[in-house]
Amino acid sequence: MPELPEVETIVRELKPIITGKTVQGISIMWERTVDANHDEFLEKLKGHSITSVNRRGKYICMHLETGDVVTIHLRMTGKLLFELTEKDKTHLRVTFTFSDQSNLYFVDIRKFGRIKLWQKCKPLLPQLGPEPLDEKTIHAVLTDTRSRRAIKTLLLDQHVLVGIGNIYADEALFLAGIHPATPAYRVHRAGLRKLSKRIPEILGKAIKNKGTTISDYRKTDSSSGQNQYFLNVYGRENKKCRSCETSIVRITLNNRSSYFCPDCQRPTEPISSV
DNA sequence: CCTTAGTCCTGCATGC
DNA sequence: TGCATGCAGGACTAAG
Repeated sequence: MPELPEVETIVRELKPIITGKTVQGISIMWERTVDANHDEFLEKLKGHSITSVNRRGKYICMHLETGDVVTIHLRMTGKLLFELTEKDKTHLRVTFTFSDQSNLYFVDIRKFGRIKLWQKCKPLLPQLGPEPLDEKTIHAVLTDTRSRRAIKTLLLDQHVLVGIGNIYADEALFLAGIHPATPAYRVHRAGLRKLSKRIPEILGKAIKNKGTTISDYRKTDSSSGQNQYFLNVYGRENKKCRSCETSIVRITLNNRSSYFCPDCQRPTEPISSV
């Protein structure tokens, strides 16, 4: 599933190719993918050029010359491709055609991905928390949020911090030595510091590796990322911890899998009453 | 404030 | 082999 590093990789590839292009037409094969009135969507895009492309959390943002913005969220299986294979054609949901006759394809097996239009005057993605790219920001957010919620739940909450999903949350907690179910307010100061430091490191490394391909994530040329070879815990149930050789365990937290090393990530001991 | 369950979907793994 | 079942999950919503 595309998280911040995967989306960032895609945006970096899109940027030099589609910036400056003019949208000539849009073909919608699966209606619900475009979360907007279709006529209005078409009208607001057609004939207008893309002035810039950037990322906000897990969203790809295409800015139009009009000031309107198109956001694309890939959810689990969404892909943006410049070329289609035969198999991709089955899952083609939306095609953007530019005035130079080039195409950008939105392919999405599970149909969870969404494309949305944000009018110039309205705030863009107002519900999102800050980007998790510097230690200070993360530390401030996590120390402010003296929550009893599990620390992993907080990391996944896009109102708290954006861009972190199941893979990088588990990886960050492993490197910080924190059990994923630890109530946030009980994570020790040293643990919070470590976590705040590790998150940008992990995300930066994953961007360098062009993202983690486990099943569906692909770059715009259909090739895979390389970060999956460097994961410590995610998807490694019953395999040996790379640090201590204990078997990695999978638990369910908030209805989703969490992988961790029971030896490197011990639960915080309850505050012993005197 | 918080958690849980349901929704959207398809491909793949599992079981008989 | 074939068919049924169930599971995975990001963001959102409703209910408790």
